[in-house]
Amino acid sequence: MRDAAEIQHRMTLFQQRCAELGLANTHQRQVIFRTLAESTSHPTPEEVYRRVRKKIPSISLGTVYRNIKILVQKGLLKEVAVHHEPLRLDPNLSDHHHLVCRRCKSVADIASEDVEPVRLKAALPAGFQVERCEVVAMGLCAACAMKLKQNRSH
Amino acid sequence: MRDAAEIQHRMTLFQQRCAELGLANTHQRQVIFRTLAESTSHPTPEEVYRRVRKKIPSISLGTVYRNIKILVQKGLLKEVAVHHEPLRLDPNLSDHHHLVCRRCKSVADIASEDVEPVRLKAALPAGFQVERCEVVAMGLCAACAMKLKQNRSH
DNA sequence: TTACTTGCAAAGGCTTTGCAATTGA
DNA sequence: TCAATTGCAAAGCCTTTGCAAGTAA
Repeated sequence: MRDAAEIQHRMTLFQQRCAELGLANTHQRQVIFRTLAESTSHPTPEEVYRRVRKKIPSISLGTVYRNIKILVQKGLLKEVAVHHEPLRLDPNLSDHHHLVCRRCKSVADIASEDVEPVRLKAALPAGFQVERCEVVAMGLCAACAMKLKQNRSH
Repeated sequence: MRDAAEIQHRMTLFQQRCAELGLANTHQRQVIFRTLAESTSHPTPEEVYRRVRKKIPSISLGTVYRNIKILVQKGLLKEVAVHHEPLRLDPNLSDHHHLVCRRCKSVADIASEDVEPVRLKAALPAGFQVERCEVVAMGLCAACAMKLKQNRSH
C-alpha cells in the first residue's frame, strides 16, 4: 500500500491519459487501476479481480482482463516478466544472462563472464537472501530492427 | 546448434544423471534432451515437440511435456523466465529492477538508482540494440527462509 | 446519439493427468 | 518381474472473444 497523496497523483494522471487516449472513464476501469496503483505486490489478474470485487461485487473477470490488456497496451501498466506465456527451456545450467528481442521474443544467452557483477547500492528488504542475479537485456535484434525500419510501424 | 563433442559430452552426463536418479533411459527421453542440448534458441515445448517428431513421429505432446517437467524438477534443464504462468502486473512505469522469492514467487521492486549500471564486457550478437537492462535478483524472502529452516525440506 | 464498455458465457491456448498398454532395468 | 514410461484423450488453468445490453461523452 502506497501513501494517499501518491495514489491521488497517479489517479489524476491516469484520468488525463485516459481522456487523451479516448478511453471512457468508467467506474470499473477506475477501480481496477486504483487497485493496482495502491499495490506493491505485483498481483495477478485473478488477485486484482478478488480485490476489485470488494468494491464492485458485480464486476466480471472478463472486464478485469480486458482492462488490464488495454492499459498494458496503452502503456499505463506494465507486465513484470518478459515471457509469461509458453514456457521457454534452457539446457544451459550454468549461471548466465539473457538478451531478449521485444518484437520477436527470441532469446539469446550472454555468458556470465561477459557481464560485470551486479552490485546493489542499497539495502534489500529485511532478510532477503539473494542467491543469484540475472540480467535481462531487452531491445531489438538485428532482423527486427530492420523490419521496423522498413514498415515505419512501431 | 552446438558442436558435436559438446553434445556428446552432455549426453553422457545426462545418461549418468538419469541412472543416478532412477530415470529410465527411454528413446523418447534421450531425443527430447538431445534436441534441447543441441539448441541455442530456448524453444517452447511445442517447438521441441515439432523437432522431436522428425525423429520419432509417433511421440505425443504429453510425453514431451512430461519429460520436460521431470527434467526441470531434477535440475537437468532450466526454464528461462522466473514467471511464466499467470501474468504479473506492475503499476510502476519507471525503469526498475525486481527481487523474486524462488519459493513463494513474491516480487518486490528495487529502484533503478539502487543498482549500479549493468555493464557488458563483451560484444553482443551483431546488430542487437539494447534498450534497457533489468536485473532480476533471485533468492529467498525472510518468511520463506524461516519456513525452510523449520521443515528442513528442500 | 454514438462510440466505448460491461457482464456473461463460450471458446481458445497451454499444460497436466488418468488410464491401459508397453518398455527398461 | 516390477517400476517407470508411453500414447491417447479428457480435463484444467489462464486468457480472449462474440454478443446483446448498458453507459460515458
